Amino acid sequence: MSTERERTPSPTISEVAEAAGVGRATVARTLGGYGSVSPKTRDRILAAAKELGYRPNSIARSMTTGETRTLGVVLADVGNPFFAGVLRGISDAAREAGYDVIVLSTDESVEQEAAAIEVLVDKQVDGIALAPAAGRRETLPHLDVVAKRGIPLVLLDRLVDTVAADAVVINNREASREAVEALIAQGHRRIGFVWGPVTNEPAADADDLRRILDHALWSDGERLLGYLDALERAGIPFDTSLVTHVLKNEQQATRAVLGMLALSDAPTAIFATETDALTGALRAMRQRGLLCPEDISLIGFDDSSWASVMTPPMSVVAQPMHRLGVLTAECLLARVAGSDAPVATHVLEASFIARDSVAPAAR
Amino acid sequence: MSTERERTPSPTISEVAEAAGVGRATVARTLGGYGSVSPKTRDRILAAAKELGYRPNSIARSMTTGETRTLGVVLADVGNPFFAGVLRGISDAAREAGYDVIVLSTDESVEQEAAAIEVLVDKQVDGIALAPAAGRRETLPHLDVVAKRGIPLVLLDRLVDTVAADAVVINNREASREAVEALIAQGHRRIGFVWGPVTNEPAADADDLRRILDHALWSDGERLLGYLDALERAGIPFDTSLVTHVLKNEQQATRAVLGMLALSDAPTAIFATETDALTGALRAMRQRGLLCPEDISLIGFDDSSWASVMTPPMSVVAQPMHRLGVLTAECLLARVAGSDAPVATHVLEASFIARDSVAPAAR
DNA sequence: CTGAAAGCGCTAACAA
DNA sequence: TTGTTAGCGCTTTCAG
Repeated sequence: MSTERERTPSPTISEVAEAAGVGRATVARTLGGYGSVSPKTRDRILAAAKELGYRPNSIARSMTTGETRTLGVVLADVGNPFFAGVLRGISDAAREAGYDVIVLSTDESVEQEAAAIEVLVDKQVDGIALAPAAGRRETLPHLDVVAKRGIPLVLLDRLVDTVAADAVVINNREASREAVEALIAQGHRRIGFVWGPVTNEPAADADDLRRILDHALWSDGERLLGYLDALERAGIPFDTSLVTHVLKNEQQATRAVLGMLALSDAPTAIFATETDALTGALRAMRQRGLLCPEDISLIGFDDSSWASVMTPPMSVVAQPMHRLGVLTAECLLARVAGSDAPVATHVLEASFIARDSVAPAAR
Repeated sequence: MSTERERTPSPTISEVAEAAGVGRATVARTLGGYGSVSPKTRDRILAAAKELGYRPNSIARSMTTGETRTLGVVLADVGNPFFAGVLRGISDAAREAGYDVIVLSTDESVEQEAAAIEVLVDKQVDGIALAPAAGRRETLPHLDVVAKRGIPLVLLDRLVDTVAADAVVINNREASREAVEALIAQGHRRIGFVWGPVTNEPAADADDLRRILDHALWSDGERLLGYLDALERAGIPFDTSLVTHVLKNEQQATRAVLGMLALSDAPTAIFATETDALTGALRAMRQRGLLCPEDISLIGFDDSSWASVMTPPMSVVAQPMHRLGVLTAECLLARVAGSDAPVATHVLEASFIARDSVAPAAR
């Protein structure tokens, strides 16, 4: 933990200027591609720069220009396939425009989100894409700095209506409704929902649940609303015992589904709104020796190559993850470039992919 | 694309100094936590700083200190679950130490890798973690700059022996050998391998193949070596037609496995060294109406919750992705902190998880 | 078309 | 213990 690494420092603009026998400013103009320089000196400078292996010092540049050509991305978990896919999209679009990306994970914690934002503001990123941590839909005070500093912000995947910023989201509610309707169309009336809001006191009825969801900030909340919509349209009574209320990890999902399965009036179908919820349900069914779709029909969220090679292939609501990322970045970059278009919410469509995990309900 | 955003500029150290009625340096010392300051003025400065909402300008700091507290990570694809998992590990360890992470994907292209490295060097990251693009094991000239500039470098997942840098890898060869031996133990002698090297002229024999692999830089290459080892130990002749030689995407894997299945002496088991290879194999089997493990035994690479809820649950070689990332970051951060320990290669163990996708070979 | 010079906000060496 | 000062490398007026 001690000795110095030898660092051959990168040549500076002054050295290039000296080598080319001109002033610093002329070099800056040439290399920066602005102002005008006579072809002769231009060539001389270019030659000298190449000779010395000159590379502009981006930090010094940022210092004077105030821009870092870096975007910040804050999301729940980079390791999660959904966010990883979105990040890839953001990253691709950013790179295209000559920007790089700093990523921070929050694990759905508001504290970590605040810390992440602070880091990004301090690092002076040119723009921030934020997938807000799940939780209550209250003002996010840590975003005040972002606004005050005039840093462009785009909300990703989750909408916070108290924040006046562009947003890019999925039509979670409608897509979920469609999925549940596909179940209902096959005669299912007892449909389990994984995952509902984490709570000790499950909602008493649909209206109560709607009230809870109204204050939540949360993709699954929208999906639950879609579920409720489908039920309502079909005139199917809402049963609170068919909605999970536990911490969101696969084990809990398994346990919750096991609980539903033990009900005297057990569900004949399950709608799982995340991959973990689906695999948890599958695990529970396996434990009880139940088959899909013979015993229970299943619909999941987020497509993957696994879903389509399962036995049976799983019907899912597929989100355009990459596209979501690309659009987010484009939106953000437009603001960074100075766009003053009115704040807008872009809604991308998730698509229901029907495969073989849904069968008619047994009478 | 025009009007200015109002940016309330962050207060500078001078403003704090003025507000507190002291010199700039005193403020710097107080806020920077070095040198010594009298408790009195210290409090006054802290109060003023808080009052003004002072935040140090990290760019200006980097300008003088030469460090950015940022790490660069270059990998094939952030959207890939394996790399996403590794990135999460790197990110966690980096954050712990007060560092942030810039990620760049290369899609296994050497050109993109070179471009990524250039970007990171220009951005003056304090260290770089690189999962080299698959390809020929030749010197990577774009790494010269990194060495010349004395930027710490850690190789990740793939070993390049021409580069003198720390490395963190998996025991691919041994883990694969074990997996294949598990197949052999069940009486399998015709074992398909997905994925081998992309080539038009498949190797004539095992030695030829070894020679090819010797020049390749590629995790699957090590895995293929492990396969060869297992075959050799068991005295099973190597058959080139059981190794795929196509582009690495799921469709190609499907096609290649379809080809193997059409062989008069078709494989009774398949070892798939990536998730895409496994799902491709499953898809091919499904198309031919073949069942796992009754007709074909299967072993995949990389665990996921999907693998364990499949019918049947898939046996896999599981890599400690998160740990791999953490160790990489720790290793890199130690160098950044100035460690001059001898260059080392850390080998993490992948573990074989036996589930139900392997059955005894039919006689 | 070109050069000189100021200054971005901070750190660090030196004086007081 | 404090303040003064000199840069870090670049961009950007402003003269020439």
